[in-house]
Amino acid sequence: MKKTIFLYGLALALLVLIMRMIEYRFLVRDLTLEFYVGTVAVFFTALGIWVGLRLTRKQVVVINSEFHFNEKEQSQRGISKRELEVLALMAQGLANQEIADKLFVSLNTVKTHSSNLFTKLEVSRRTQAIQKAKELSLIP
Amino acid sequence: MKKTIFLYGLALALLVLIMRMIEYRFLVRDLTLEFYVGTVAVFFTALGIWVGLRLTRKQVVVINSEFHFNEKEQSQRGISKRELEVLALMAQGLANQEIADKLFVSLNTVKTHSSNLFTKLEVSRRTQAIQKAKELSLIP
DNA sequence: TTCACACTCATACTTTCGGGTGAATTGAGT
DNA sequence: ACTCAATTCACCCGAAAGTATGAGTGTGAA
Repeated sequence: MKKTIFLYGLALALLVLIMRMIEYRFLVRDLTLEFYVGTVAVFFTALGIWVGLRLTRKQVVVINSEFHFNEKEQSQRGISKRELEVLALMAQGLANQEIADKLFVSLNTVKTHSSNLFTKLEVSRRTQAIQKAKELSLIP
Repeated sequence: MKKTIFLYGLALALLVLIMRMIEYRFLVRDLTLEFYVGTVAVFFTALGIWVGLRLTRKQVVVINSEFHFNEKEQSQRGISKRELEVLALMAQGLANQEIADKLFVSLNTVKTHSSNLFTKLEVSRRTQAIQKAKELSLIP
């Protein structure tokens, strides 16, 4: 946002310069007032559109891809960090053994985590866990 | 989009009117050229921002809510309707037995469908199938 | 220090999944 | 009538997933 304001100010400064140049030509070459104003109008319309896009781009990003982790659900259900890691990998379609390899723990450990996770999420299968976790914003 | 163009044209017409009025005042009350140009600049900046917002708003809506079923993928991979039904229920976190009950078929049938589905989706686990199906827009 | 808790792992057992094979039925198109 | 794809179901087997229980370790708080 600060960048936007800065760039906007810069554009304004630039405009003053251009204005002076046009004004000079206006006096010398006798261009019409309409042409002068038209140029300014086009320039500022473009500038405005650019600013408008800048302003909304962030919103677009926010709505589409940004993920807000739901800490309340995590603490209320007493879900630990390790369990969340298992959950995330689970959501990527990995098998328990693959998760175990990625986390450098044994298969049994992953089973324990996932089992506790299911209890805390009140589900009984990994597919349901993934669904519920998404609903609760525990994973993107 | 047509509306936007129309409104833009209307705004331009309005601008011409305003320009004439300002020009009149300019001649009569002896306003400076800078003030004149500044007004036009502000006006068009606002207009540009407005247009910019208009242009992006639609994108946001489209990206967020609409789901377009991908018929090409379905036919190219030779996925049948029944298999899609199984897939949909699978994505809801249901077990094979539960899917069998919902579709009034035997567990073995569901197994056959899901097995064929995995082959067609080039995956080996149901969690991966759900993921891939979403990527391919076969399910929302 | 003691206590709680997260993390780790193991063993044993049950259930669910997934692969492979084969087969009967049906409906649509040739 | 014949073919072909879709759908249905069965049986077997091994792998993966999930449940239950117990237990060792480390960390941070009381």
